[in-house]
Amino acid sequence: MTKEKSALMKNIIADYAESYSNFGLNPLMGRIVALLIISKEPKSLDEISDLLEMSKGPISQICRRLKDKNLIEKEWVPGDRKDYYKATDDIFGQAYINHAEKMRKNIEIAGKYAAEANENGGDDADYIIERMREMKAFYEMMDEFNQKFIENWKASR
Amino acid sequence: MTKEKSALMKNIIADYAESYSNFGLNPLMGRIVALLIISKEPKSLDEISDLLEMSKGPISQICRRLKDKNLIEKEWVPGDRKDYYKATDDIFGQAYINHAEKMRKNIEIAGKYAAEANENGGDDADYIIERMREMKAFYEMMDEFNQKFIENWKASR
DNA sequence: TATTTCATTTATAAGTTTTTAAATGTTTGA
DNA sequence: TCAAACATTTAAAAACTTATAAATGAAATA
Repeated sequence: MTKEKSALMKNIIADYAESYSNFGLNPLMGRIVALLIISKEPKSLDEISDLLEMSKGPISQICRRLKDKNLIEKEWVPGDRKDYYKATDDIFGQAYINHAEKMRKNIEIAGKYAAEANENGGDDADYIIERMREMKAFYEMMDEFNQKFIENWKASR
Repeated sequence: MTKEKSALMKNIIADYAESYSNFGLNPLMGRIVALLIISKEPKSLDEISDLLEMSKGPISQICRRLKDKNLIEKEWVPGDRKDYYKATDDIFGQAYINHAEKMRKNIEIAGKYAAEANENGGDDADYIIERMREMKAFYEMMDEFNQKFIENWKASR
């Protein structure tokens, strides 16, 4: 019983899949997120499976991961045992919070290697220290901006 | 004639590979970028191939792509026919410029579908229009911040 | 022009990720 | 407790990405 998707929906879903893939995420994540963003009513795994025309296994897994990332959430429907999913209220902001977290890792990485190169003191240690400090400064400034942006976005809604 | 890499170099290279992969880029890009960031002197394809212990084919291809993205550049060495590559001066800033460009695409996507849903006018068109406008607003604000950040970073160097 | 020294392309192989389909768990209600 | 209605896991297949090694192409020099 395959439900129809409009050409519009199909295209949005395809573009999200590509975009998610471009940012290093599973394209199925993008498809599910797109479907739920443009759906007024929450959708069950079976409905998602039906609309995306693929088996339920990976949809179940990816939905759990999306829930862990706070991009989607379950909605309880009284008298129904199925799980119904919908996009979280500020899904765009949340997606960026997750992304900012990934970027923040670079601060740690740079700091770690600046320190290691400092202790180690090999041939080119001085140059490596300098570059790692530059990297650290960059991502620290980046992180400040990210926090500011997230704050502003939340305020603007 | 395999050249030695210090444990420090190895670890930096491995972390960059992982980080690039996490952001949806080829991990070899990360390895080459890391190597050139921490190298004072420009490196030929043969040297990169030697240091990364892999064949030259993909290194040639990825170096071209990195050059197209303005992350690395060729340096001419008089009396030598080889291509020597080094990281561009503001490689971190440039990497972010590229990244911001990827994000900017989402403005177009959202705008396109908001318009399409508007013309189309299917059942759930109103809801889709609303969500696409929200998406557009988000990425427009994002882009403003990105531009401001890039400006600030350049000014701070 | 022929040879050498490079970079680049290509066919193939290896590795990784994603998907399917089927089996297994788990919860609810009769 | 049993059956029904779900979600989840798993093994195998398919699709995709990355790497190798060899061939090709291009440019410089003798």
